[in-house]
Amino acid sequence: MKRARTDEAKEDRRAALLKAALDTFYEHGFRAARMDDIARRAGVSKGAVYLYFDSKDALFEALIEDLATPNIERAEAIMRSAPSFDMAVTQFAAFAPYMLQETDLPKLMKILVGDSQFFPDVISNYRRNNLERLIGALKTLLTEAHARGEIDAPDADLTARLIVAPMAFAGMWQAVFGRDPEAAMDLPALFALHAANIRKALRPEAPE
Amino acid sequence: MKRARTDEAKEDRRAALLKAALDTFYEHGFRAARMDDIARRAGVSKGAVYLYFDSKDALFEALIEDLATPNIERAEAIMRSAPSFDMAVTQFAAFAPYMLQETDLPKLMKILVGDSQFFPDVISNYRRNNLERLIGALKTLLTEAHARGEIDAPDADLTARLIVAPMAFAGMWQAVFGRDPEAAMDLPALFALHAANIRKALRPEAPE
Amino acid sequence: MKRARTDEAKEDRRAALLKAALDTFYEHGFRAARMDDIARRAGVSKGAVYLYFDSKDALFEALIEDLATPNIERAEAIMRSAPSFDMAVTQFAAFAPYMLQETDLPKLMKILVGDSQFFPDVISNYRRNNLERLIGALKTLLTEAHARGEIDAPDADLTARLIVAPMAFAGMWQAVFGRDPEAAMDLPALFALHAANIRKALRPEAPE
Amino acid sequence: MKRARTDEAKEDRRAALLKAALDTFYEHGFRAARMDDIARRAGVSKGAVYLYFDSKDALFEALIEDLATPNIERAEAIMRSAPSFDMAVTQFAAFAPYMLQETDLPKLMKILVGDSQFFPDVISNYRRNNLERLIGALKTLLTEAHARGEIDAPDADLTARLIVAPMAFAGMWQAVFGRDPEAAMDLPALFALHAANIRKALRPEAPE
DNA sequence: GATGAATGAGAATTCATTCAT
DNA sequence: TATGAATGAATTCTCATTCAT
Repeated sequence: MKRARTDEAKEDRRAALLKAALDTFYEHGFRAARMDDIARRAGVSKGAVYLYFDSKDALFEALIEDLATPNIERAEAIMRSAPSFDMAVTQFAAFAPYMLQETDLPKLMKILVGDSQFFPDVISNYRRNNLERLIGALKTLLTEAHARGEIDAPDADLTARLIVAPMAFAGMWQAVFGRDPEAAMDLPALFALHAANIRKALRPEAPE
Repeated sequence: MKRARTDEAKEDRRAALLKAALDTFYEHGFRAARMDDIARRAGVSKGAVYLYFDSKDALFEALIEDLATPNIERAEAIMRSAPSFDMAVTQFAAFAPYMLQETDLPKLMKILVGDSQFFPDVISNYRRNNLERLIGALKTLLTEAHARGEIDAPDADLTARLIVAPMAFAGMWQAVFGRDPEAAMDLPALFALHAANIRKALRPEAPE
Repeated sequence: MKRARTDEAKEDRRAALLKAALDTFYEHGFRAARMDDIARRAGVSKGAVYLYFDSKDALFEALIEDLATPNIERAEAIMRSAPSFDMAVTQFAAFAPYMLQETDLPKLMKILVGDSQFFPDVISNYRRNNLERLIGALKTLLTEAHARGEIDAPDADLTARLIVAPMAFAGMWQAVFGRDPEAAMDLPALFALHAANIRKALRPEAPE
Repeated sequence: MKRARTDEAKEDRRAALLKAALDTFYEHGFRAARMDDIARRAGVSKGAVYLYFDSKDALFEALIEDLATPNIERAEAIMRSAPSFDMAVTQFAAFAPYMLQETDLPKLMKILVGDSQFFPDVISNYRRNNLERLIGALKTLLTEAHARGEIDAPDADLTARLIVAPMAFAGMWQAVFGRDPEAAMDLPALFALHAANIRKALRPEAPE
């Protein structure tokens, strides 16, 4: 393999290793994943992996770290920029299928669930810095819309979780059954229906 | 260890091994789980496990087989026996927290997700014989209620999945973050709200 | 299994175990042979084997002990009773195929060769008490015939071994390739030819 | 252990492993031989063996493969190059003790006999490609000499086997009793006598 | 920096032997 | 006596990690 002398080349190789690790962990699980496979998939020798990561554990931790941040920031931006609750819900319904089908999110979800036991701290951080932050942003949105009388959602926390739930459901479904064409789901339709349901369920009752 | 000479004593031991396997697979994942630990947890020697199961794989498969059936039958019974759609939703909202907190369902879910790659057939069967069957039963309920004009749910399949989604969400959450008290969720409240949302979202629009 | 209360019943069971052991050791070798298989083949429970033999080793030793003696005595009798060297050779040529085809001798040979390393004493005894005794008897026969001028065999020891060699050859062949019909040999013809060769080779040269 | 980086160094290590395997299988038999012992005897670690051979079985098969070919070719060359039947027999008588005392042939013979049950195909191939080929070469020699009137050997096949028999006998004797000095045989004398016997036995009878 | 050969701890599985019934 | 469930030592093979080249 050519030597990665420049910083940029090093960064590329690091990224290739993380992508290879993601796919390998997804396909085999953390324990069954072989460093050798990850190395080969990244087009690098076994020994070279250790030039970039101290250990298999460190590789896993770096992987989660790396994948976590971008998504959450995008989601927060959507919620902050939406002019109304309805618009936010609409955008969420459009964004969710994309996330589940075009990004590595389902793979990440499966890895987090399947291998969480090895890295309690990583998992705990992920929950706090990503899931709770996402739910928190949703809660803010709900609370403000409720205050404006736009929706009727007295319990913002639980409501936020119910809004998010289909993403968890569809993501896991994708991750676990995704290879089986028989199990395919129409995600855009699912989330469009979900958005409609949410809007209707949160619609303030017209006063008599 | 005392010897299990009667069929009943053998059945008890088999059950103890399955319970030990469930807990060990849940805590460590299939690959990292040591047969020795499973044996010790069930109070028998390493070798004894092999008197009851041919291999670690066979133990896993027996475990899924064993845990799968009872739940689904209970759920189907609930749906069939409910006099109205509203009642069914109410019962579901009461049943879900129990399932998630008092049974091994979340552990099973985590194992299925985390170790699905090792047993594609087992996972595929589980989807067909359990998840799709549960969704199917819900669809029937929805279709009939829709026909009666009780609800407005033109797409029964996706609606069923949206009804089920919070169970997947809460189950995985429980399984992955359950040990962390900070992450606790009020499941009865969550499902009560979910039931209310569902009822409102599916309520037929009053004709003009 | 019925209990073997009488001495005769015990002896029968012991013999059944030895026969089962012979076949199992022959088929799998000492190390790979499972006590369970031997027991089952003898129609006895695993534990019962230990009522008759202290250990797998003891079973092996008893087996060799048991099978050794009868054959050698028969062979010695033949040689002692033959009126002439020619007759002895003729009888040997007739006896050898029978031994190789109708008795367990080839199985015994294979076991001795294949598992000799585990029991150096057993093997050493077998050589002394059986092989060397057989060769010794042949030597006596040769020496006496030579003294009578019936044959010309100055080196009785080596001659005896050369006479015996085809039995070793055919026995091992049988034991190793016997299952393969393609490898079959016409043993009666082989030994008839051997006898003829021996007679001709040992015929005293006519003095000029 | 120093690392074998060149192809040559790797070939050397492979050969060292095969030699270690031969000795270990000879001493303990296939089943009782420990991979660890083979590795240690070759001066490498347990894991290193698996860099050269996929499994214990593969190591065994490679061993037989490796040892089979050279001997047979040498023997065939001898028979083809001999100017007369008598010369061929003389050379055979000189060659046999060397093969039995200076090469690994007896060890190979013991392994083939003792562990034949594990590898029926290997054993079957060995018979066809080595033993039958050797016997075939001898048959050709006998048939041609018979046709020339040099010898009287109407049944070339059986005669060939009788010529070869003492090698089998002495080889097994060597392999099984070789460690015991008390059991030593004078192989050069044995084969010299055998050659003399063969020549005399096959000498055409003078016409009346 | 990069490689891949070597290491050795670790885990599944087998089976002789024991012993409660 | 007879059984067969239970034990645990032993053995094969894997793979993260190291380090000579």
